[in-house]
Amino acid sequence: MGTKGENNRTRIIEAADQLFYKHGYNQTSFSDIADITGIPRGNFYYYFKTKDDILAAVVETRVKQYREALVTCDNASDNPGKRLHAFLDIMAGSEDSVVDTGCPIGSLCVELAKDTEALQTKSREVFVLLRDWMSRQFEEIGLVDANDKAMDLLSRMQGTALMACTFKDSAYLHRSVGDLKNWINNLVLSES
Amino acid sequence: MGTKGENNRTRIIEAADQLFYKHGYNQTSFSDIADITGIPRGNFYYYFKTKDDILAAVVETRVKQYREALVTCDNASDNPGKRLHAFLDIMAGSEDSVVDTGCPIGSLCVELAKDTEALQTKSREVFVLLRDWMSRQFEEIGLVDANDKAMDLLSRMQGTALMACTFKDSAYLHRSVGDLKNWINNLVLSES
DNA sequence: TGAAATACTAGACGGTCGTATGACTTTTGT
DNA sequence: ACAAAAGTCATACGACCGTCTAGTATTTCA
Repeated sequence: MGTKGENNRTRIIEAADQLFYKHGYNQTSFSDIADITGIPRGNFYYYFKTKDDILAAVVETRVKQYREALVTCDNASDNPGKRLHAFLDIMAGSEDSVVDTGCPIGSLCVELAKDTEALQTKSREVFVLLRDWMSRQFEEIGLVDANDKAMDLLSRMQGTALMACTFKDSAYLHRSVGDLKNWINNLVLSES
Repeated sequence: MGTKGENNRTRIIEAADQLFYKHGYNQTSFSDIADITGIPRGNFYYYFKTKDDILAAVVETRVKQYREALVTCDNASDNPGKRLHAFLDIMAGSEDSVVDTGCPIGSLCVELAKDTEALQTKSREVFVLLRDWMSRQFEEIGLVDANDKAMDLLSRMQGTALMACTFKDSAYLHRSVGDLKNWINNLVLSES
C-alpha cells in the first residue's frame, strides 16, 4: 500500500530540496530531479500536481528539520544566550555551502519575493519559525523588545551569509558570527 | 551615425534593468523586454550577442548610477559619518520598492550565486564599488579596521532589506536604518 | 479468485525559451 | 548619385519547459 510511492515521493522531495538550494527554484526543472532520482519526468504529476506543490513539500520538510535543530539547541544549555550561540554555530558549521551557495532559506525567499504571493508566504514559513524561537530566547534573557532583537539577529545572520557568499569570504563569515556572539553576550550582561 | 541604434540599445538596457529587478534575471525573457520596448524579439541579437551581454550592460549602467549617487553623498557633507547617513537615506527613500522586491543589488547577487562564475563576478561589481567607498568613509573617521566596518555596514543593510522584503515590514526597515545610523554615530564618537 | 481500486509509468502535447539567419531599409561617405 | 555600412525586421531553429493522459502493473477485498 503505497510503500514504493511514499519512497518515491520522499526521494523527489530530497532531490528537489538540494536542487532548489544549489540552482534555485525557477532554475530547477523536472528533468533535473528526474536525472537524480531516476524517476521519469512524466511521473511527477502523479506525486505532485504542480511544481508549486513540490516547493510546498520541500518547505515543509525544511520546517521539520529546523524544528528538530532548534530542539537540539534548546537541549544544548539552560542559558538562552548559549542556546542562541548554538544556533549561530549551525551556520558557521555549514561554512562551505554558505560561502558557495548562500543561506538556503534566505536565497529562496529572495528568489520568490519576485514570484507569486502564495510562494512568498510558503517560503517565509521557515523564517517565522526561527524568528519566534529567537524571540523566546531573548524574552527569557529579559529583554522587553525580544521580537525586535529576533528580527535583528535573523537580519544580521542573513546579511552575513549574503556577504560571505557574494565575496566568497569564509573569513568574514567567521568574524561576523563572532561579532554576533559578542553582541548577544552584551545583551545578556545588560540585563543581569 | 548609430543614433537610433544607440537609442534602442539604451531602451533595451533600461527595460532589462527594471525587469531583472522586478522578476529576476532568469525569469526575464527577451519577449518581456520586447513587449515593453516594442523592439521585436528577434532584433536583440543585433544589439547583444547573448543574454549575459545584456546583464553586463545592465550592471555597468548600475555601477555608473551608484557612482553618481556616491558623488552626491560625498557632496552632502564634509563629515564622513553624515555621508554614510546620506547613503542609508537612499535605501530608506526607496522604501516601497525595497519592501516589495528587495535590494536590486543584493537580490541579483543572490540569484546569480547559483549561476556561472562569470555572472557572479559581474554582479558583484556594484558591491565592490559601495564597499570601497564605505571603507574610505570609515578610514576618514579614523578606524583602523575600516574595510571590516564597510563589510559590516553593507552586510547589515542587506540583512535589513532582506527581512523587510520577506516580512513586508517597512516599519522594521526604518527602525533598522535608525539603528545603523546610531551605530555609525557611536563609531565616530569612539574615535574622537 | 476476479473485478474494482489504487499505484505507477512513459510518451506526447502545446508553449516558450535564447539564439541565429537572411532579407529589407535607412544612413553614411565619396 | 550610388556603393558600402549600419540598422531593422520577420521568421524559424532546436531544445527544453511544466503539464497531462492513456495505459499498464499491482494491490485490495468481497
